[in-house]
Amino acid sequence: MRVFNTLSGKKEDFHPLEPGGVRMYVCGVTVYDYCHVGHARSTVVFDVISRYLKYRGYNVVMVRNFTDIDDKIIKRAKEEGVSWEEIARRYTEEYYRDMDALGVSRADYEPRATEHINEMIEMIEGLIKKGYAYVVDGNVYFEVNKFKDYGKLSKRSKEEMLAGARVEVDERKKNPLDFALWKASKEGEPAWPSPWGPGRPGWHIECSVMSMKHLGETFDIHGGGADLIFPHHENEIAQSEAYTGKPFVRYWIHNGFITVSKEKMSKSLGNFFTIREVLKQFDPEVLRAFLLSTHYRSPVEFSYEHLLETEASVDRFYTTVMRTEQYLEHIKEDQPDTEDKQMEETIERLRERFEEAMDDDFNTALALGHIYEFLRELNRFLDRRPQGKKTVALLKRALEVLKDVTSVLNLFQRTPYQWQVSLLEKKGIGLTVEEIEEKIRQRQEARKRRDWGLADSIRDELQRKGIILEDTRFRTLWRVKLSTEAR
RNA sequence: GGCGGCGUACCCAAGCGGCUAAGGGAGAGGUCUGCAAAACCUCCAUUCGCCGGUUCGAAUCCGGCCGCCGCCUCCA
Repeated sequence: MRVFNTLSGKKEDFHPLEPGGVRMYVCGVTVYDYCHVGHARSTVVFDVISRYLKYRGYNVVMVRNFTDIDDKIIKRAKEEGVSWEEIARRYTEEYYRDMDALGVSRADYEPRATEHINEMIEMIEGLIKKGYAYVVDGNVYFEVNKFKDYGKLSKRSKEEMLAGARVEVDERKKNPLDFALWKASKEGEPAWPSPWGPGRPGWHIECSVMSMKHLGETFDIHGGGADLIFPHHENEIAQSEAYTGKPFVRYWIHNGFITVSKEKMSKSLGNFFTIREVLKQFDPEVLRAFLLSTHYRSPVEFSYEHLLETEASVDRFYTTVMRTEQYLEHIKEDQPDTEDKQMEETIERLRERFEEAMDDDFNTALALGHIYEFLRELNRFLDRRPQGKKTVALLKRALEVLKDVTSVLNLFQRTPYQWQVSLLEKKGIGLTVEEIEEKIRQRQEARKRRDWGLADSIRDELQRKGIILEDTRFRTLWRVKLSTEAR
């Protein structure tokens, strides 16, 4: 297995510290607002990475944190006139609603910063004792000049960073690059007692403390969005390695951004779409598939049109499954088997190709390509109207492998019927399943009488409402009409 | 200004020195069908931003140029 490591800047063979076990930490969100599609990408990407590692037989321990105290939360609370705890509680809940919908599974540990204040104080004291940090007016800063390797992750020297000139001015710091481990609280701000007076932790310290607590001083994978490389992850390395004297993380993995008109989607630019908004019009599976149809390190351009294209792909998957299942209901087992050597091979090759793609730095886009290609081969096989006992086993095997492989992506795990019912709602069709089926019954009557005029008018009527009918040899199926053109 | 990334067909997208440049969407024609739909078949990049170089051989490596983006400040 090959993994791109931000630290080395290249793909490396993946070997966890302990064979058979992987310990990974992923930076979660600051809970002060609804999550947007950018948050969804990071969360889904690392969800898939964790799932694939498990599929590969590793015993994975995954930690994903919540930052539940920070300036943005305090600001939001002030604006709304509620406590910061209320803001954090509310948006943690909303986070779960969105991510559950997207099929993201819970991490083994999901620690919150405020539950680890004591451990943070302990670590900060240790850093002061070792001479890596200093106290000024109730604030504690990490002294960057004391840590030789500072800049090794983001690949820049301290000099270069200072030349960048956009560094904040804070007279109390020895060096503008020094960062806060502990911030003195002002009157009325949330505060915890500490040896340096009432205050709250800086942002970076929480991840060092919580990862160390659950995963040890050195662990395998640390992930997050590429915007965390500097300064967040750089600072985590500095404080952690200064504290323990040991390497902090072996593989740093960072996902690329979601863009809108080529620009990074972000709160500050205001060009973001919340997950909530997207899910009003699209099944969560469409968003998940969309996020996985590009390699995780590449930028993804977000647009309504692209979501429609993904929707068509997901529909194609379920349509093929529906067709296969229906075919299996009517296949004749007592007839001689259809020649099927090619198909047998194709099925087994799907798994190989899937693993090959995922082994190469979690290439979900390639993996999905193989899956869609397989659908074509499966359809082609069905077009030959294969018969016999062995064919039944073969088709069942095809569905099984398909389900198995896609479960790693946590896509396509529902029934085609569930998918269609969901579309009925998302596309605002305004018909119930019962109403559609009643129309189909009426049309079947007309067709029996060879009353094509009536049959066609019923079909046209449904079509106008967004329902497409398919007359198969066995029965009439309905599907929600999809369009890849923007409405 | 410093550092990093990207530029593959109408759109999205894989590709990391060597079979005919994956796959999806759109489009054109065909098979099937009462007619449709779905599915399948055929067509749709002699070419990978541009210009040079290395090599028997490059979309893939090197150099230059053009264009776009990101990080250097909170940010997934």
